[in-house]
Amino acid sequence: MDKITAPRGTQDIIPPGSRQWRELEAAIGDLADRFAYSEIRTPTFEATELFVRGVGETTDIVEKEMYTFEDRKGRSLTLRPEWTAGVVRAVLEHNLLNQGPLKLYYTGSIFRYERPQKGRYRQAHQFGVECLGYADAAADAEVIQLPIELLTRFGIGGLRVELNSIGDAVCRPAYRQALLDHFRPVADQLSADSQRRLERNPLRILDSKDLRDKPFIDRAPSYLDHLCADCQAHFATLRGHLDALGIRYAVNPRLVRGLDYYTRTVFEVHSDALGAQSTILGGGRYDGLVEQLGGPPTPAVGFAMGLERFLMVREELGTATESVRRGIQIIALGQAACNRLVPVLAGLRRVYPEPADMDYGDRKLGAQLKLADRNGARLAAICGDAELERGILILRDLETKEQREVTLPAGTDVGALLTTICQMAAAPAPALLQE
RNA sequence: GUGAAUGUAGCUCAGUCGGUUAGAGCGCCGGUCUGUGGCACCGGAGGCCGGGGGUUCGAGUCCCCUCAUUCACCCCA
Repeated sequence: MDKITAPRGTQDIIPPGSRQWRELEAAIGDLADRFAYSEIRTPTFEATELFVRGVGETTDIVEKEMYTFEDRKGRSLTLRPEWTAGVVRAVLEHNLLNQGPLKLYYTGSIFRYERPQKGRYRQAHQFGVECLGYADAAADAEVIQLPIELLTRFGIGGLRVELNSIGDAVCRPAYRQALLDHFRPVADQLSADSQRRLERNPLRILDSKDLRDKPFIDRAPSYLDHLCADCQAHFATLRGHLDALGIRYAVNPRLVRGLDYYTRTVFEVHSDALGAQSTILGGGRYDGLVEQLGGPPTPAVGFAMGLERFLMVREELGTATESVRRGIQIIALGQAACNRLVPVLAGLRRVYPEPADMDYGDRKLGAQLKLADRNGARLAAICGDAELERGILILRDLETKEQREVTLPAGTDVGALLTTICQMAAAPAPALLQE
């Protein structure tokens, strides 16, 4: 019988690495809160049609990367390949825009059917925000600032912030025509991919990495020269905000992005620590999407960050925090002590806000201390027959080796024990006790 | 979807020209230390050598197929 393994491109998040995820998710929640974003959770799968209409029929995501299946009634459903379409759907379904601007954030899985490689998985995790209802460039600046704040908080530097504007419905047609005029005469010299893109989505030729395309791309007209007055003003205002916020960035006129819904601002943040998939986060403005999905005309801007990639960069840069000793390991020697300490453990878990654990394996003292050490406990509470007789517990600080005797609590009443534990661990006593 | 590399113990990896009983370090369990962890020393458990077929007296090693992983292309988080 073959061993069953996790499906291709998926990963188990297991200890001790799962701790990094907890830390990251906690920081995300805190930061989103400070920026006044509220959490939204949407279904893991949606009607396939939502992504086709939202993300765009000619995108790689829709053309070849979706996990699509039929349910028992023959409805076509798709595991979300990105969050924005589903969030906008939920916002419209619940009429959340009726109360003015709306700021939402999410964290969770996305699914794309791709060959896995470094920083690319079939199930990945993203943190992102959607800022709905603001046309002003201050919103764009906020949406760029937030993830950079997160990266900074984790000490991650050496990043490249790239920025571009890809115009709006007013100036897009003229620029598209300019691109066609530039590429059509040399179409037969372009890569097969780019020839296909020419008629369907000429903007996408700009981010081709094919060497045959490069000379033509280098000479292609820049959108920045074709922006309409409004788009130009928006871009200038955004740049002013970013400068004022002290965010360093590079304007990259070739930056386009693979999703069809972007207008005006697009941006990406790259790290050299990631290998070929260097994008740690990306986003932009999507002023047409809400309307396209059946809602009122609504300006919007957002970003999405790859959590795997974030953690990979952090790992690479060695900014992960070391774990500190904390909590208590209860060591019972013999059955009588074990019976006596089970309620003590239960009592501690009610009032002591750190990990409290006990080995149920009837191991000798040395082995149990070793276990406590490995578990990263700060204190050990030792009790065998001798201590039972005297009605005490021995508290040992695993770091300083200091030992104290304390009276053995009766049942789950661990108040006095807790005081000593907090003294020894040099931790402030919980409010419960200070009353 | 295309290409390349790699699959040997829980983990990281040796394994010569095909040769007899498959190795190390770390980790795990136990002992030295009848009740005090990290260190040291000693011992032990743990392997269908990814799977299938072939060549051979003999295959972890050579050949074919297959599966998986990794990296890269396309594109993105």
